Amino acid sequence: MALQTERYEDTQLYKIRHSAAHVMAQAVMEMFPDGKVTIGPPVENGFYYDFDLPRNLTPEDLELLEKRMRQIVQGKHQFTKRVVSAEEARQIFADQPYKLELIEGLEKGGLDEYGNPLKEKPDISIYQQDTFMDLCRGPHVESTKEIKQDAFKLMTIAGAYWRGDEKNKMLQRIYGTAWESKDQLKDYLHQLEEAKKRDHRKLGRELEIFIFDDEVGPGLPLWLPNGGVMIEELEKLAKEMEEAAGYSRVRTPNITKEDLFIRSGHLPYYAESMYPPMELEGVKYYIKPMNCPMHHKIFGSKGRSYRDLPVRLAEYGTCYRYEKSGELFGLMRVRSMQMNDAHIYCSEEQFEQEFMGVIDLYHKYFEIFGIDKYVMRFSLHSKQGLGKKYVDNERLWIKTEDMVRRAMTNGNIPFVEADDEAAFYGPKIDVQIWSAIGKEFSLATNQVDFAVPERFDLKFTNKEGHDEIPLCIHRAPLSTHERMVGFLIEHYAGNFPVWLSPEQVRVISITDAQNEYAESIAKQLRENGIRAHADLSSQRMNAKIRSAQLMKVPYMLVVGDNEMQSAQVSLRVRDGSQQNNIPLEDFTARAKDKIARRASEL
RNA sequence: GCCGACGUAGCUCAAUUGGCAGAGCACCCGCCUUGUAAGCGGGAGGUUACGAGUUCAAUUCUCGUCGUCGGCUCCA
Repeated sequence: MALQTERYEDTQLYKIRHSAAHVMAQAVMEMFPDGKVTIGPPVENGFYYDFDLPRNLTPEDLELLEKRMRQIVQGKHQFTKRVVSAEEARQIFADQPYKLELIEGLEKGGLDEYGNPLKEKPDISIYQQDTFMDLCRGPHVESTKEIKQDAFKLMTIAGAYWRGDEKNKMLQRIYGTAWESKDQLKDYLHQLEEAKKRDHRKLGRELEIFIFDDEVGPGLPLWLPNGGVMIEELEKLAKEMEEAAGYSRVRTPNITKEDLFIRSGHLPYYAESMYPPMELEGVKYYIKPMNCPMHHKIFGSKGRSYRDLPVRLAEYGTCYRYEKSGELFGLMRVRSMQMNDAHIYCSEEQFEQEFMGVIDLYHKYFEIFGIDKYVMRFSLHSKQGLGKKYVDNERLWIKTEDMVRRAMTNGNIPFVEADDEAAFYGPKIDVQIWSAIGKEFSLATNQVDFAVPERFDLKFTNKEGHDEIPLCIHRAPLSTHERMVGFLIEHYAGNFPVWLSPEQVRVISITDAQNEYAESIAKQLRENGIRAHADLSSQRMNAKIRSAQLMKVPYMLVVGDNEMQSAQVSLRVRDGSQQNNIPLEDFTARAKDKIARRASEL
C-alpha cells in the first residue's frame, strides 16, 4: 500500500498555523499601532511572527495577546487574497519598512520573504482578515473560524535577527503553537512535558552522570563516576570495532605551536572558535580544537607506498573549542570534548570503499544502540563561499562531491543534500539527530578532505613510482563522548542497556541479617566482571528498591532469609518483572550474556 | 556574541506591599528488622550566585559581573 504523504505546505494544519500567525500579528499591531511587522511563517508544531516594537514584550503581554486572538478568531472573519502591483503594495505598506524591503525583493524577482533566491518572479499578493492586511503568498484558511479558539497557544518570546543575519537588527519573535483541535493541542503540550523528563541535562544530574561547575567554567563538563563508566564502555566499543576494521591507534598532545594550524589552514577559518594562544619564549601555542593536523604529521613521518594504503589513524582525542556563550547546550554543545576521531589516508581508487566502510561502521553502531530516527545529510559547498568559507578550488569540490554522491547512491544509502554546509576542506556526510526538546545536532560525521593533505605535503609512491597526494577521510561515527552520552541519555531516557549501565546490579538485603550474604553476592558478581554493589543501608526493602529503580539499575537481586538458606537470589528486573529463588550462577550467566552481546533487552 | 527571562540548603521549591530565611527529599545519629517503588523520631545544613548602590532596614528596589534557561547566530 503506497500512501502518498501530503506536503506540510498543502495541509489544513499549515494553513491554520499560517493564519494564526496573521491573527497574532493583528493583535500585536492593535497593542502597538506604531509597531513594524516583518514575517510570520508556519514552522514545525506551530508558527512565529517577528516584530520590531517600541518596547520589549512581557509574559503578561502574551496573555493579553492570546486573549485578543481568541476574540478575533471568533469574529469569523474571511481571509481575502488580492494580487497587487509592486507600486500598490508600496503604498499599502508605506509605513512598514520591512515590508518595503520584501516588496523590493519580490519585484526584482530575486528573493522570497526569507531572502532566498526564487526561480521565477512571483506575484505580489496581500491577504486581509478583519482589520489586518499582510503582504503574503499564502495559503490561508477561508475564515478565522477554522482556527479553533482552544487549539492554539502562545509559547514564548525570543530574539531573532532580521533575515537571520547577525549583522541586522534584532527583532522580537513570538512563537505559538496551533492545532486542529483542543485535544491535539493537549497532546502536544503533554509531549513537551514528557520530553522534558528525558532531557539529558535533568537526567544527567539525577543519574549522577555529569555536572557543570561555575568555577570550572561553562561548557566544561565534569564526568562523575557513572559517566566515567559509560565513557569507558564507549571507548571499549570503539576500539573493538576499529581494530576489526583495520585502524591503528595513535596519541597526540593537547597543545601545539601556532605553525601547525597555519600550515593546516585552520587559523583563518577557525580562529574565533579556538582558545587564544599562550605565548612562551616568543612562541605561540594553541590548545588543539581538532586532531587532524597531528595525524597528518604522523602520516607524513615516513615514506609511504601505495601498498601501505589505506592508512587509518584513530584516536579518542581531547579537543577544546571556544563556542560562543549562547551556543552552549548541556553536553550537546560544550567547550571540551573527546572525539571518536580517525583519519583515513587513501588513494582515489580506494575512496569509495573506504568512505562506505565508514558508513558501514555507522550502521553497525546504530544497530547496537537501536538508533533509527536520523537523517544523513550530504553537505555541499556553495559557489559564493569559495575562497571565504571554502577552499578555492571549484573543480575539486565538484569532483569530490560527485565521488561521495556516487558512493552513497551505489551503497543505496538514503540522504538529503544541503548546500553551503560543507567543511572548509571538502564535502561531508553528517548524521543529524534531534535532542529531546527538538534541537537538531550533527551526531556523527564523515568528511572528505581534498585540500589539507597537499598543504602538509603528504604523498605516497604509486605503482608507477610517482608521488601522489592521498585523499583524507575525517570521520567520527561515535561523535564526541559528550554529545554521544548526551544523546544516549535522551535516546534511552536513562534506561541504558545492561552493558552501558553504570551500575548493572544492586543487591538488596531485606534485613541486616542478610547483609553479609548480600555483600558476598555482589563480590562474586564483580569477580565475574559485572558492576554490582550491595545496598546495606538501614532502609526498608521497599525503599531500597525504589532508590534502585530511580537510578534505573537494570537488575536488582533481593535476598532475604529464604534466599540465604537456599543459597539463591530473587531477581527483580528494571521493568518490574520478577524471578524468585534462582541460583546465582543462572543470573550471572544471563547478565554476562547480555553484556557480552551488548544486548538491548534486559 | 545578540534579545529576553531567571539565579534562595546537595536536589525540588516556599517566603503577604522592603521588617529575624522555611518545607520535602538527600545527608548524619538513634529506634524499627521489614518480601518487590518512600517505616518512625531527632540533628546538622544558607553572607539568599558575586560586587556595588538606595534605605533605619534589601532574598525583595537600582546598576554591574558571573552563570543557567528560551530563542537568534554559529557548530562535532
